[in-house]
Amino acid sequence: MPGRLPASAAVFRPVRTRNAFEETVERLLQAIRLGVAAPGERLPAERELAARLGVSRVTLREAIRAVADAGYVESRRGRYGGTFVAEDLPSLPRPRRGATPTGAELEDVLTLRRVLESGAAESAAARSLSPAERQHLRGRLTGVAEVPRGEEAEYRRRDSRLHLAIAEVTASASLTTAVADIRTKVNELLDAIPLISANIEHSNEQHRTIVEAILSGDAPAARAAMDEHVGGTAALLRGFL
Amino acid sequence: MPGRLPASAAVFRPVRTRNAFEETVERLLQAIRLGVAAPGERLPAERELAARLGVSRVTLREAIRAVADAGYVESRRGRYGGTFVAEDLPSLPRPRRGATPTGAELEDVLTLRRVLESGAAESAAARSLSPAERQHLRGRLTGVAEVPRGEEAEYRRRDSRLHLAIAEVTASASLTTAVADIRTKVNELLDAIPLISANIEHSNEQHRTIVEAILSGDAPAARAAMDEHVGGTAALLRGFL
DNA sequence: GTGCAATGGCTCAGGGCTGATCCTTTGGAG
DNA sequence: CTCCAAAGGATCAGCCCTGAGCCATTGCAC
Repeated sequence: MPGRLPASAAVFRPVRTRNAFEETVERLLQAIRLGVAAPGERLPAERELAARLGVSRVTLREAIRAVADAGYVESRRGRYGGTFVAEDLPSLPRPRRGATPTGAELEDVLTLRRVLESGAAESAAARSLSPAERQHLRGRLTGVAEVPRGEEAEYRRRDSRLHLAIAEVTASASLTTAVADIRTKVNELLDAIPLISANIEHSNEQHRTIVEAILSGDAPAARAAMDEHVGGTAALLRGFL
Repeated sequence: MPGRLPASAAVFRPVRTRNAFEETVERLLQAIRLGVAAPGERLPAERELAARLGVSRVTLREAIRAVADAGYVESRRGRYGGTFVAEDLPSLPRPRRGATPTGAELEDVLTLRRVLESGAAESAAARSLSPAERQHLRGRLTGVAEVPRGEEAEYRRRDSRLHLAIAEVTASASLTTAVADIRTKVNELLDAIPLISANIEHSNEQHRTIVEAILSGDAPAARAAMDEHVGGTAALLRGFL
């Protein structure tokens, strides 16, 4: 019978985890934390954003209000107005929501993360990229490398943005979505541990290797490089949690 | 600005695609089509299922009603009653909803599918499986192999169930969920093309290779075998669509 | 300077969904 | 035979959310 097996849990999982308001808040924060909306940038206009998110303008506005109250965005009225990401983002007002994740939860995230990100790197390398795509990748790579020391939050955003860019150049929208989601979860885990500058330099080295492999169309190398990269993060997280 | 880039589309994608009723119907059908709920089996009681799906009993009942009207399930009252999957399932009353998918949509699904399923096979092989898990895998493998000729729908369900079992033994709930979802999409594509018996035998061969690699803990071999397997399906689909 | 288009701010009727409660049916336990 | 627990069947008040509309503000184009 379809009792409590994992497959049953997967199919009969909740249809709606949060309500529309909460989901919308999460999305806005996700956009900011993944660097998809960078500090100072303008979000799409409310009417458009509401349509894209599939929620009513009322609900979106409530969510924006909440995110604005927390200091992440700021709204300006009038033509050429809009909702802008704050230049100085709040520094992790995350009060360790819930206890540290259980070992199983951690492994769950890390497993999916490895599958998705290594798969994305391989898939990206297997395609023949357009000049625009190649430039996009290179741009994100230098973007991460250029972050000055101490700017940990900015580093994390650009790091996320590079990983997202790799998923983007696979040309698979659903893979990109999946990577964005798992990346959000990984970031939440990373926020709980200190960021060591030696790790950053090592990461940048690995980023370069990964992007080079993708750009040269070497799929196995891209996978291997990404595997090593996410393996490092996994070891770090397992150590601290 | 966060304009129309893929990453932006991923983060600002709709929060709620369908309404609760439609989502619930989809889940019930997914359970049946993936073989998670086999013909003749009883679904969880309404009160429990509603809780698991995170919808009200009213909504769940409406969904069950719809699925029952379509001939997929049957409800019986009284103690030891319940909602049972029909012994004889309707044969694809799917009237080609929408035109055939565009090339990009097809590639999107196939890309994510390859990433997830090959990654799952590799992850499964990399773990040390418990006796119960090993038996589970073997059972699903023989289950597919035993389907008599002509029972195409049953074959597809058991095939799905095997692929799901591989995801299950990775012990990653979110990977299992992701595989279940992509498998549902793949099945929809497969329903549009004829099932050739030569392909079935070839598939069974590949299934055996995959499971053997997983059981012997050979992660690279498991990935390679799954890669080849999903590659075959991909070629088939590209040819027909 | 004036007009105006684009944007955020606000309100309200109504539909969808929930959560609670009670009813009805059924078949095994005693 | 009777009881009753477990399951489906049904109803209703009320909240969440939508969709539509209108208002207020702003700064460029002319």
